Amino acid sequence: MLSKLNPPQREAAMYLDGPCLVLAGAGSGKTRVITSKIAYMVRECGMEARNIAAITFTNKAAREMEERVGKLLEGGQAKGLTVCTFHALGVRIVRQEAKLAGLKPQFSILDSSDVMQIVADVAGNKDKGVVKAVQWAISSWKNALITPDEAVKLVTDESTALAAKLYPAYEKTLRAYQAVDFDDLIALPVRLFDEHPEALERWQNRLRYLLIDEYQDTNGAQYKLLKQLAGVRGAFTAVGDDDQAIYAWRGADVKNLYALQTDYPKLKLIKLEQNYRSSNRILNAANTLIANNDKLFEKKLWSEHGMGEAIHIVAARDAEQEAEMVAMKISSHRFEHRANFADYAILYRGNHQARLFEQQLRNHKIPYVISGGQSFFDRAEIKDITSYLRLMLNADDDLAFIRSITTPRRGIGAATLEALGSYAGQRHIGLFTAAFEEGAGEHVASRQLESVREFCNFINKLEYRALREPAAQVLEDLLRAIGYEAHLFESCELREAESKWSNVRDFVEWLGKKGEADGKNLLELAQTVALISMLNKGDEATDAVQLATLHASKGLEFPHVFLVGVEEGMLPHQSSIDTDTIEEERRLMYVGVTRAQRSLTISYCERRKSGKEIRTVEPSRFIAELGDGLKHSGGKKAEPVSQEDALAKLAKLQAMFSTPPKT
DNA sequence: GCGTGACAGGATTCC
DNA sequence: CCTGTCACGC
Repeated sequence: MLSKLNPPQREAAMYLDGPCLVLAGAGSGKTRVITSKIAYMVRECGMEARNIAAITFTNKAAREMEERVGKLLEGGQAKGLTVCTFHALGVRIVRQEAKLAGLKPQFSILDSSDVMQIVADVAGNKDKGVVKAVQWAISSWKNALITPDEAVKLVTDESTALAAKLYPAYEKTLRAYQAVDFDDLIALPVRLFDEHPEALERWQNRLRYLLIDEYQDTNGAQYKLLKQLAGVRGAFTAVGDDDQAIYAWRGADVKNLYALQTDYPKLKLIKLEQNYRSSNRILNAANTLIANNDKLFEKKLWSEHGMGEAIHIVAARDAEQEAEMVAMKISSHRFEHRANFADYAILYRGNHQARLFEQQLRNHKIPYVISGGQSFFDRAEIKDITSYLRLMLNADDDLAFIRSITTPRRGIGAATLEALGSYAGQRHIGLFTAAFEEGAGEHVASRQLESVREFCNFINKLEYRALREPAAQVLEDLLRAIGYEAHLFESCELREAESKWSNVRDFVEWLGKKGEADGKNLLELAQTVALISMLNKGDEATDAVQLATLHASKGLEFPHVFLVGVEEGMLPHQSSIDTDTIEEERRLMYVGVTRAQRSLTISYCERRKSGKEIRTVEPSRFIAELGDGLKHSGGKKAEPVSQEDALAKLAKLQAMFSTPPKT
């Protein structure tokens, strides 16, 4: 179990005498260390799996880790092991301790669009810029565990002043809805543990050893939660890489990495610098690039692999040509090297960049999948369905009420809801409750009120059945009753509707199976749905080029990587240039570069559309920072990349390989 | 007055 | 892809 580890990895896996920080460079086998350590604790040290928790930042990472631990442990050994995201752990704590947190156990979890809506409501202002600024300020305060009272003292400018003024009203609204936002999932447990030591003790007893992945991405609240749970013994291992800290914008603070040393003077520091992923050419470029950042921990990646291929830098005329070129390069490279489509990844800064590449890949008949991006549960069609579940579970959830009563349309619109809302507001009750009160008739026209009540009765009946009948059956009936399939096909293009409907089918099937497996009814399932991942039914089974944002690519690796749109203004992003946060952008570039195993192609456009005008853009400063060992091509002078030439070359190659490449 | 669908234009990054 | 605006029908 430990024999496959190198000396520092083994040391990290076996060290249990106190708090431990593993500085794990990209591709240095950190997941292997965490999973081996869990196996070591269970198999060699007699610890019970149920007393160990491994915390990750993404569901994907949690799933992967669970899978890999499963392989190292036998039969029932892994039973009760906690492998989840910080937020999922938070949900568990708040749900179990709901009473202490002043919530009912069926509280709703709001996503960012719900939150924006509430902020807009309490602000009485729909201006997106204002709403975003307020939401951001409140979120940062929550991430730093700052209460509304304290926030007032921290006002720095107009926008934070407004945020501080609205913060109490925002919190009040959440409580009225019996709802929490994402930040609450961390902040509430922390406050709860502060105020109720006996609850903290319960959880310390349950989770006696913690392993934290991607520690550089923790925010203040998460770090505090870790400190609380780990207690004075400091029973934890944190694994992280300060060079891959790319989430400062959502409250993460690399300083938490350094703070460990002062907060735990006995902290054991272990560095993993041997890379098992990339060629030395790629590692050298990555090292050279990241040396431009100020750092506290020095780290230099090396590997036993050879130098490998040169890194290609390619200039494209514009974004269309860039996408076309990448598609062609993948096509021909795949023939030449008899590789799989899945060996290629296209990485970019922003989601919207994917579109052109999708188009071109389709043109070239290259299969692709977009990983990351929106989570399954953020998709409109899934949110439509879950809003019904949320409402059944929690009649105070006005946002779920509004979404479900208006999707599909049933003749109730903004005006009716506003009228009902103003009455509910006066009475300090939820919309659902308000609809059944006599007084509502004074605000809402009787015809509209009738349809609102009809809707509420429908929900009540459904809830009654949801408690008694199998989940899948109730869901099927719900979909039929609201005519959701027809709604999709009426409101979307055929292809889009088909894909959405198939997502809904997947969702129903998954929930039904889960209900049977866990013996839970629909409402019990709905409670956990918001944070569970059901992705990856078979994405590894299909051979397809991977498209991902740089953020979503963290933790992944690919034989051949195309890093696209590497221009000033894109990477580094313009807003980061404006706010002087270039270092994080450089780390983003670093993450991209270190995803590559064998070949790396970096491309940029010479011109890019922005609005109506076409502007000339500069290649990113980061390209120059990669050092030498780069091979420039493309552009006007070097190597013509006309479509005809490339297609001719491709045709020739295809003729040479009369047999299709192995898959 | 209210509810709905069509269309264009602008887009950081995500639990 | 999501939002804001506009025109249309009840």
